[in-house]
Amino acid sequence: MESLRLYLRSLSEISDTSWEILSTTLHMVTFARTTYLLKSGQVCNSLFFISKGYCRAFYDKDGQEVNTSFFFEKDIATNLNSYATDQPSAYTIQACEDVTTIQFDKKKLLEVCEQDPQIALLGRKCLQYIAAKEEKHAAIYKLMTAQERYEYIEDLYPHIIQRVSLTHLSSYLGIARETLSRIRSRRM
Amino acid sequence: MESLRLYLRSLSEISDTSWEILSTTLHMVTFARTTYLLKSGQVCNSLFFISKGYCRAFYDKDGQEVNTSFFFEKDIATNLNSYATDQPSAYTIQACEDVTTIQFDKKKLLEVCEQDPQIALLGRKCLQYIAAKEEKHAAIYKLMTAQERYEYIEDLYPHIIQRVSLTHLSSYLGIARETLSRIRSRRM
DNA sequence: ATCATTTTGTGACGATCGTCACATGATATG
DNA sequence: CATATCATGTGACGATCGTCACAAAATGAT
Repeated sequence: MESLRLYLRSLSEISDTSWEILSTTLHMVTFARTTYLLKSGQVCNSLFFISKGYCRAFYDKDGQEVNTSFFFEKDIATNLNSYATDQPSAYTIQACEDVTTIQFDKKKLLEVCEQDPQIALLGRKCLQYIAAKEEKHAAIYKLMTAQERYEYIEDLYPHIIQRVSLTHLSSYLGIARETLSRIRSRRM
Repeated sequence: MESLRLYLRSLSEISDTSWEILSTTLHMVTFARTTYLLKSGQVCNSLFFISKGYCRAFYDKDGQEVNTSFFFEKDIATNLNSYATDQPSAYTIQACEDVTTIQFDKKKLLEVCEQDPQIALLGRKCLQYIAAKEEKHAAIYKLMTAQERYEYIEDLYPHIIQRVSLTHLSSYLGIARETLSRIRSRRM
């Protein structure tokens, strides 16, 4: 819980009373490795703050799993599209290690946002950061080659390279498994 | 103004009083073709609801302009990253036609959000939709070939194909101008 | 420890796409 | 109307990447 409070503070001020109100809506939830935080077809009704472990979001493209994002400690895992529109999620979110999360329930969160403008402000900030992350990620596919994309991730998000398997990383970068393997062997 | 009100209504309820409060913070602003809504290096302090015309967002990659998104009627043009963090924008937003916008000023918007939870809710919904749009766009670069990406845009966002020039569209799709030209000629 | 299963590495080959060059067509401006 | 400027089409060629096939290594289960 403390890590979440620190994270929220980094976004904006949060008074003790606001924090207490918010706390009542939170639940600690754990997921064993390979289990699902969200399955495709379900509506996403939660934000999961990751306190330990990491997850991946993927969708199925003609029988192949394509990874779209990874969520590590201090990230918020969710499918914004489904969360925002109440439509079934096209993505599945799966725990890649044993994962500990703090779950925000959408309905309860909405209620406390109505009560407390400070919490509402925090909510908006969170969303902005999630959206900004997507924006950045989309940009790397334009005018970067496979190798440049790898190096970009290596520079800015080295933890992804360190913790994610080659197979999962390759579809995230939009390249074949074999190509990623060759990029790696080339640079040693 | 009426088109904005209809758009906001499609996101969530908005009472007459909320709308009046919000209205006082809005400004109609027009941009002539080729002028800028936002220049890279500036901090983005506005959301622009596009009521007429369209814009493009691009960044400079080694002297080349790379288009990252297009904003048409009823879209909200902004750089969320800069808007959220107050950091200088890496992108430029330019009017591709004579453009009429309704400008939300960030500071004033924040003030009315504190006053009126209904407006705050709308703000969050807007952000969610913008973020969801980014999320979708990022996904098309994974496991889609150049041609598949073109066909995807053709199916889901035909207005982009119709109104955006081949040169601008190609960098948006992450392919060479010549390749896009060949994709088009192939399919007739 | 052994075997099964999954993940990663590597070679060969072909398809796709980017680059360079230049031609053609469209649009704008005086 | 003439000309300059910009956008688009097209050919040739090479680099990159994906695919298929299989080997090697790592991981997990009994």
